[in-house]
Amino acid sequence: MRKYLFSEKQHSKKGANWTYEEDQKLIDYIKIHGEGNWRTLPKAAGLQRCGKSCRLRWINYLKPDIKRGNFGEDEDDLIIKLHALLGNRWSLIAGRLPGRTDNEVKNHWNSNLKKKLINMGINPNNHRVNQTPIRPKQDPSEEEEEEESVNSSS
DNA sequence: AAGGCTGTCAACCGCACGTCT
DNA sequence: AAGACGTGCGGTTGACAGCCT
Repeated sequence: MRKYLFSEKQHSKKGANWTYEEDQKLIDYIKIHGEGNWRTLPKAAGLQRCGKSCRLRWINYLKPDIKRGNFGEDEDDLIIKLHALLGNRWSLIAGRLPGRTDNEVKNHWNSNLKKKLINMGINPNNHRVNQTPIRPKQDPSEEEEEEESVNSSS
């Protein structure tokens, strides 16, 4: 878990990590008034953030029913299956995984599952088994050529 | 020990869509 | 019908931590 930071960036708030105080303000406000009205919420809650940021922070991090921690094997399998069916519809995929958010699923896919599929010889874009076996890359230019051939074949 | 590299994840941005007037 | 506004979604970025050399 990342620590709360106090950088110069926080003067403008944009791009700055949320502080404990900001989180508390948001939680308290939503406890009382409920979700919604994201445009007016920051001002009403005394936050120097845009509504979008508040919504994202709540949905991805502060919501009480969020399940945090590692994805299990069964969750991985489910995500792979759902991605094959739905494509990059992360919110739909996350909807099938209780306690998981679209952002979390998307990050997990990009950092873990994509590689997992590639190692298994499966194209993560179309979930088709590659004809040619995976071999270690020797020359960076080979990678570009491979990419081009994938693009041209789709 | 230190500097570079890579992986992870929170957060932002831009666009699309739905609703309201 | 169409423009304004609010919200949701997916792609991308940036910062940090840990590993490697």
